[in-house]
Amino acid sequence: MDKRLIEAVELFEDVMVHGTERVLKSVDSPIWQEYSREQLQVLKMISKSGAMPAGKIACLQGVHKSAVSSRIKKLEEKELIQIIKSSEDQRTKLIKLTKTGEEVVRQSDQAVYEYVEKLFSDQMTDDELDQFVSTFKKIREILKWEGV
Amino acid sequence: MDKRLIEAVELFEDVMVHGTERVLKSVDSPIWQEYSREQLQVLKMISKSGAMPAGKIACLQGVHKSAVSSRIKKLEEKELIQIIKSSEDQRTKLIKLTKTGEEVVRQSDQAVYEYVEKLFSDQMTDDELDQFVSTFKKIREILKWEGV
DNA sequence: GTAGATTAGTTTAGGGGGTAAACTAGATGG
DNA sequence: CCATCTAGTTTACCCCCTAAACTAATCTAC
Repeated sequence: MDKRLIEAVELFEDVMVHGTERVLKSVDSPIWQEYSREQLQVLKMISKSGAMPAGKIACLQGVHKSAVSSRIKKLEEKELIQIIKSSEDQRTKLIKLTKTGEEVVRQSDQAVYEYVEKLFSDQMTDDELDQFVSTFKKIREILKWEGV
Repeated sequence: MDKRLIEAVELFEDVMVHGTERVLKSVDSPIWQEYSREQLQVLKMISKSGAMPAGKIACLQGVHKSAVSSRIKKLEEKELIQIIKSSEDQRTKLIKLTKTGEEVVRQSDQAVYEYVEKLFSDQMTDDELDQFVSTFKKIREILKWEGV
């Protein structure tokens, strides 16, 4: 049992499992108060990859289709998305961002950027930032889930 | 606007915000099916720091006291914790692990260890592991919440 | 000492997240 | 044409969370 590995596991657990929750609570943009993380994630995915059916969202978020069903209903009520019946297959519903939805994504990105920038730029040296980038790239690769 | 910083923010968001969820779903120990993350976190905290009052748990978890109130009720029903009235202050309830609770913590730790080990040891070189440890130490320090 | 304020924890209402299973309605294919 | 498959919805039930109202114990200050 590698001693460094034990340390790594503990760090992983601390930072990833427990730390992330605290971070998310600290991002205090009005956007993050108003919409849930999962809702913003849906918007972000669509913004990145374009309109997609509900089933694909469920798959990407890794949750049951019924969870997505209620989620998109809420997002539609908030007028952040628009549901379009596919012309090929009448069963599938293509989820598209509205103008408002696009704006929300922009604001959310902005909030995250400002938060992390504040966190990092004061407290990280140039070298540490380089190391951060290469380590996190590696982790993303290891976890290899397709880009949200 | 530092280009590397933008990359760092994106990585941070991908890995921390969205990646953690996926990781947690992949840890498929029966323990993680049976008890929620928050419940296990309570057990872990007590196991690390010893018996503590409900209020302190709420504070450490960063949630409302009412959330903890219902949580410890569930944990008591499952016989993982034991609630002891403090002798000094009749209002406070000291939360202590039972033998079963200790065992659950042990098993949860084991599950996480095995999962992360499997993830890392195959896919990380020695140098990368070193870099991981130093980067994550830095992040933990920056986020500086006291050790769960 | 006793009244008022504070503190620890509970309860309830309401809203987020999730699943599984039953269901509707289109698509497909023997 | 009818059985089967598939996309999405609904329902019942679980966990998470908060805010606000509540109980009960402890302080504090007159």
